[in-house]
Amino acid sequence: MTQEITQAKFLDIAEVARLSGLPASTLRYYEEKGLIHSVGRRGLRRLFEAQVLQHLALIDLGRGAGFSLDDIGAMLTERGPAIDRDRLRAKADEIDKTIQRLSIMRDGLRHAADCKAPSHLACPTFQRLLRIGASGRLRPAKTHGRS
Amino acid sequence: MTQEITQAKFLDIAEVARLSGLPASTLRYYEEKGLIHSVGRRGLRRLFEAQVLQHLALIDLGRGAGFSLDDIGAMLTERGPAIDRDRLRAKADEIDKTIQRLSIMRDGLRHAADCKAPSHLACPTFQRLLRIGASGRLRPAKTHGRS
DNA sequence: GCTTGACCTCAAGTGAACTTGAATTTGTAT
DNA sequence: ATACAAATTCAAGTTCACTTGAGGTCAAGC
Repeated sequence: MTQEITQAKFLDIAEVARLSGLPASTLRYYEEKGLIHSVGRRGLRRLFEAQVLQHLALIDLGRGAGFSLDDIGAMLTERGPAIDRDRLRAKADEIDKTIQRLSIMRDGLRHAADCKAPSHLACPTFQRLLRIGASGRLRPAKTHGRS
Repeated sequence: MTQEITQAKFLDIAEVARLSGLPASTLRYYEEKGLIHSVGRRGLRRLFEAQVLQHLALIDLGRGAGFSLDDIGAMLTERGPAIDRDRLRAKADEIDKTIQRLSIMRDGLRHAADCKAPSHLACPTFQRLLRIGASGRLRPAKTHGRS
């Protein structure tokens, strides 16, 4: 009763795929990019620590927030000289701006859904929202969407 | 004093580019995709109504909110049987969810910037944020990022 | 009337983030 | 021992949102 479960505490790629909802190809891709790490193999199959699921949750969160995989990689690296705390704070500030833009967008859409004006663009309320949202600079800094 | 300014109220592509900060190539691309419309030509040059600037501001807002150009096109189309108000409301709800995710991300980053734990993943506060953010479904519906 | 510069079209290229396919390897079940 | 399902690698393909380049055209200035 000692050796049949030699590495039972590790998850193989299929389990990680099932638990995370991500296709195995994506997991391999993430590993190749250095975003996650496998701890060994059983035959050909990669084995992961259970921790990888939290790692993936974090990646997913970051993606949902509009970060590139490279950005995310930079943020969750636990090695390197030191985690760049200023960078993290700057990212947080960026997200704050995005949230404000999103709020405007959401309000604009909700208004548009009820507005009687023939075209959204013709609606003064919508235009006001627009003006607030994009006041001045249309392309100030490349938000955080793309590199 | 009547004909020298025949179409003076229209903007040519260079002016739109200058005023919006977008390269002309992008404006042509947007027109090709049906997101904006030119109203004619002066020689080869496209002419736009001044309104196009608000249109572009709206597109920029939508892009910043993570919508695809196709999504945006669907939202700001003023033609078709009728504007799909339910679709707009659904989009607004989606944005609300995204805002919540972003807020978690932002808080997580701010925390990480100050946290003393050796690895962010080892930090219990961060893990709790993670759990809230990705509770259950990692890839429930494909947020609004891609089609 | 001829040059020039900014715009035109159309095709192809780019980078990010994956996905797909072919050929191969391997643990498990029979 | 053999078959089988599932994972592996590696290269190439896909989508999105543009950009770049080649070759052509036109309004305006000299």
